[in-house]
Amino acid sequence: MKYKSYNNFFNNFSNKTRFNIILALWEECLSAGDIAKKLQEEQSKISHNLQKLTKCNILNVRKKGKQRIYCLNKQTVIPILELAKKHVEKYCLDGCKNENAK
Amino acid sequence: MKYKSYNNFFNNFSNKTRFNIILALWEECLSAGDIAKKLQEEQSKISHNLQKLTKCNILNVRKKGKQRIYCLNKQTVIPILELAKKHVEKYCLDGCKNENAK
DNA sequence: AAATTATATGAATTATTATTCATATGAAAT
DNA sequence: ATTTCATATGAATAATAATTCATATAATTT
Repeated sequence: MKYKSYNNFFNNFSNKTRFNIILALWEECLSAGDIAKKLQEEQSKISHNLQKLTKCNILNVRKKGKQRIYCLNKQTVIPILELAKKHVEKYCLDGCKNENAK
Repeated sequence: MKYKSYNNFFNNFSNKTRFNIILALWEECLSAGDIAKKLQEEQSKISHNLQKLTKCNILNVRKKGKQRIYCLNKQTVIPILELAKKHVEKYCLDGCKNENAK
């Protein structure tokens, strides 16, 4: 089992920015610029993060004039997030926070 | 949707050490020391990582004398890794690597 | 109760990852 | 062919996370 692929894969869900990009694309495909606008984030920040998501095929892209339209790979993403939701709602009501609570 | 719980949850799978701990517990529950031995890692490194996994209920613990026995929450972990496997095998034959390949 | 064993904890250090900023590219419009 | 607009890229910096090392705790044995 090559852990690295898995680590990279999961890494896309364990980051606030990328997680928000995923949510932003839940209902519709959007251009890079529109994602940045929707999330009120800086364009190059979004761009760098879009690269990672796309490298891993969490998103796919197509060109449209000078824009790039990003879509969610729902086939993968929806079931994964459903399982996570089930776990989180059952076990992580406290946020499963890792800042040691004492 | 509180992203933080999700981020913490997925973070346990996006890290080499924690991912290896999960695999080490696939077949059997093990004490902290045995995990460290099996992975040939330093005890406190394992201990810190066990905390995170346990906080998130990816693992659960019970005491046994002076040992602590850690078990995998298979109900959550197996289906998640199955989905990841399906994705990774389909899309990440190259490792979905994020070091920009050029 | 002292010594031993297993594990946890905290703070300091190191390593990894994310963001920013300046600039480059590439497609369209003038 | 120059300008404009959308996006990407790279290198520097900043932020976050992981590891280490020294020490603490807690159960067990002597």
